[in-house]
Amino acid sequence: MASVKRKPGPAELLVLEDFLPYRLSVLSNRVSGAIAARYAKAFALSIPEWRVIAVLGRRPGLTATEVAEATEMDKVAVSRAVARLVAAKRVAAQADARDARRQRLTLTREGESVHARIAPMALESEQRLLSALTVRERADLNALLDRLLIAARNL
Amino acid sequence: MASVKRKPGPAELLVLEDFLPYRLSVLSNRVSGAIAARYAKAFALSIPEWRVIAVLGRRPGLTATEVAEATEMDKVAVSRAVARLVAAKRVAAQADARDARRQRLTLTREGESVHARIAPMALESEQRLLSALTVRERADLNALLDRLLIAARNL
DNA sequence: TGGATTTAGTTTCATCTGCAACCAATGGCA
DNA sequence: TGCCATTGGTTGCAGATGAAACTAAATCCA
Repeated sequence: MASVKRKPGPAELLVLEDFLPYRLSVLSNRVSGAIAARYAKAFALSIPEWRVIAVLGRRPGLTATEVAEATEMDKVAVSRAVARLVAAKRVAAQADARDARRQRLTLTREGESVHARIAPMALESEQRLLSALTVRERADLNALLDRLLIAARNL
Repeated sequence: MASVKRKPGPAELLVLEDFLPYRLSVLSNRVSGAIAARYAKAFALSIPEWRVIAVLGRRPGLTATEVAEATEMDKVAVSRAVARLVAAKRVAAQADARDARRQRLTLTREGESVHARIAPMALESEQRLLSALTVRERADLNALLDRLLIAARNL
């Protein structure tokens, strides 16, 4: 009530550089950008395509819808990524016997090869980033991210 | 050497859901998406526009290039966001007296008003997200993000 | 059965994005 | 001074993106 300081107002409180959503966006862009640049050049692969390959590498036979769920991409993005990968003979699609609408997706031999070569690159980049943290801090980070991911889902 | 288990191979090691760049991307998208949805509806404002307003609110008189540095957006994005904001009479641009190429950017009264109304909304969303964490954890998170942001810059 | 509803996936369209080319003003320097 | 390189900012174009409409197949249920 007796405060003589100039009124704070909302502007004072919101500092973009300290704003968590902004910081997350910058970090994510830097990381994804750096990694994507590496394999975009080496393999002519976009981020959506790379995600599809990553998930099919571990879980062959998923349908496009399942891939969309697993990667949190929307189905249009998956549809297009799959179309490009099929055109490039990196992914094979065969209709499900029971449901002709579904396409069972698998990596071709070529797709497997891409996967086998990119995965180590990606993991190496991740390690490079994580090398800024101690083992303990990495565990803390993962725990925090788990909780933030859940909280963010309910925003 | 005597291992009988099937060979691990790179595929086994890369689990998309545990891959830090992927997790950051999902988290950032969820958070930004949720917040952007709120003010996009309320104020017809895109994320780039909102960032420009946020930074000009605290630091009036920046040039477009300076805004680009402050927001980590590229100059094309800033140029277009500023053009829209000027058209909407939310930002005023006046040529720098010393250098006719530069535009000194400031919020108009209308722009200030938008800023004053959005900032609390944004901060409230941030708080909602952070309410999943203890005060101590928030500090840890920020420290970790600081270091990751630096590490990511040198990727 | 046979329509009405739901689901899988694609296409369309309108918008967004970013690189590269560009224009204009400035600064460097011979 | 006058030319060249640099910088601030915009524009053109080509590819990416997402919502909504659409096609086709499967399921529901009277």
